[in-house]
Amino acid sequence: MKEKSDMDYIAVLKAHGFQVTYQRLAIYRVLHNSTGHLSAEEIHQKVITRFPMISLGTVYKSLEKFYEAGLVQKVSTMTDVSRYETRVDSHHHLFCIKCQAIHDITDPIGKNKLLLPDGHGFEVLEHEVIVRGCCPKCVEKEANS
Amino acid sequence: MKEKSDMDYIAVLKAHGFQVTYQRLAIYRVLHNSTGHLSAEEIHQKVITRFPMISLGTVYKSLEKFYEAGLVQKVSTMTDVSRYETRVDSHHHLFCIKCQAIHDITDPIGKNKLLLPDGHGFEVLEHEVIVRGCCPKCVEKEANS
DNA sequence: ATTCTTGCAAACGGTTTGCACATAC
DNA sequence: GTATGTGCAAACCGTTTGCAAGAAT
Repeated sequence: MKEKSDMDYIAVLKAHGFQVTYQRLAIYRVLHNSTGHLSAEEIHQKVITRFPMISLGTVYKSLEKFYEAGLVQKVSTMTDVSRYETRVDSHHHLFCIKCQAIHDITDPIGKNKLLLPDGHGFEVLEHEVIVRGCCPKCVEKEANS
Repeated sequence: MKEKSDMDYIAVLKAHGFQVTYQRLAIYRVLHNSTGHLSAEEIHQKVITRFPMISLGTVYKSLEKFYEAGLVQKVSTMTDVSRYETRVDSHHHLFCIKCQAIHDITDPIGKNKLLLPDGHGFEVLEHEVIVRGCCPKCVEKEANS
């Protein structure tokens, strides 16, 4: 993934109606340059290596704003804290119950069509398939022990 | 649903290797006689109407034990607290983002077969489809406003 | 100039933990 | 008698909130 310039990030933030601050720029940059799923704490750790004065509170506030605006996706692990990623297209997640890793499922699940039984009267806005199990690494570790 | 006797609950608890206490009996009874998805707090509220001396801490400890033993299912809503239900067969959930109601999806989704793309090397233990949207009541309310 | 954002720290709330006492087996 | 469970309260920890100072527009 080619690293974008600040100009690009500024454009994105402005396009979403945000006031542009260097804090948000830094947070969004970190998030955008990470392929993984970062917690607020982790994002803060990465951000302060370049801007030591940014507070954790600001990270939380920014993430919540980004999330509301649909700029980032928020993933719940149930056993862990909220994690964020910049992918906002519909996709699903694999949780490793051993190492807690989260993997995206990029490819469609069941043609990526949710086949909801009729008669619920439920207006579906979004759906997420959460798969719990063991990632390849942990399966291998298990085998060697 | 016909209410079971304490005898039945005792048998279940023993079958799962639990020491039988009136606290656990009360907690499991409440859980089993509720069709909905109750939080620890709600369970405690119901339990103390009959046994005022049972503490919230005990409810948490018992629920966690039940969960570990596979006696109850734990459901994460991401925006809310953990909720529990006695259904432990594989099924999915509809979350209403308006009234926070949780509905079970009893009928199969896509034949209840998870069609995972190959090549992940991920050993699937369980999966859950979380659907967020509006329940029929809230859709109707929306229409009348 | 005004509105929005930051930093700081305190508060919050669900959950967990430690420990002395009580109960199940 | 021994292991396990309970009650209580404090601790925990991720997250939110209030507010005064600062920055963006």
